[in-house]
Amino acid sequence: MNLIRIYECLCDETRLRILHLLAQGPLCVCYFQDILQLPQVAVSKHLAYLRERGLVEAHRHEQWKIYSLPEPRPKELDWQLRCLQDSVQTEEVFRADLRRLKNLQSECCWVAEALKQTGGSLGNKRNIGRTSKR
Amino acid sequence: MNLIRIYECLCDETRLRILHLLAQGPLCVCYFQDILQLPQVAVSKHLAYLRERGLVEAHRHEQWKIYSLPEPRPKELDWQLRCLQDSVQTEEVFRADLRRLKNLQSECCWVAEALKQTGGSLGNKRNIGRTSKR
DNA sequence: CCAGCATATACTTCAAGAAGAATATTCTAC
DNA sequence: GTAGAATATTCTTCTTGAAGTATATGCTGG
Repeated sequence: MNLIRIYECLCDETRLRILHLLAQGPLCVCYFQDILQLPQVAVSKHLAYLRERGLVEAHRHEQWKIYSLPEPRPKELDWQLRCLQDSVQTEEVFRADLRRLKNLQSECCWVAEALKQTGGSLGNKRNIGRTSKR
Repeated sequence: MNLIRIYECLCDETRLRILHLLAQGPLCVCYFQDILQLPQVAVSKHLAYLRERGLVEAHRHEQWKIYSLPEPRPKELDWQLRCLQDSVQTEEVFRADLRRLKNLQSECCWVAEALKQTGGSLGNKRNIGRTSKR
């Protein structure tokens, strides 16, 4: 049954962290790398796992792949997000993720400003909006 | 983290069925065997799995082991029971379980009557309240 | 104490999935 | 079209757990 496939997604801390972040809004893969502080391959595989089971959606925006929660949200996912929200408030890993997300988002605002000035070219966003690991 | 241990419990249809049944009230192992229509060893192992992770409790009543949901119920479990309740209504496996549970419960009422007459001796309850598989 | 029922544990086999390394694909800018 | 960045896939190794078989434990009634 379908519900079990959902629960299989939730048995892994990395995937819980991903869903927790996506509950705040869409995010691109490289942001996940920075926030989760995990190697690219790990992030990519967990995202693929979630995608195959319909818990996240992806679309391309220029050279980036943006992941988000599916619309409309399956009700089972909705229950789980509520449970996560309720259970995870006190967990340091998840709080730290949110902190890193906020930091990147404030950087992003600055990026957004910069973009207006450069006429919308996102070409070097990767060098502004996030710390390159390589 | 603890939440993941809970989700690991929910990745298996048999365990979901067990929790779904326990949401209706406590039940002894042999009833699970009848309702789930699974071999004793399977039932016993899944119950042990749930017990180790704190999703069910067990106590002995005469020669039977009665399983129930923990009191007080952890809030994470509560969320999951609500989700189950909401998601599983239409699933035939779960509906069939409930039907078999009701049948056994009505037999049980009859057993209760019989017991009053025998002065409370439960010695042959197993031959009345459920169909012996052996 | 012994038989028999109710339940649990140990052991084996098999499949799924997590992590890491290497490599492939896709897009953009020049 | 070539380089380089962003992301995905493939392959290997290791661990967990599901199912089955056999066996053990614990309780009850004689």
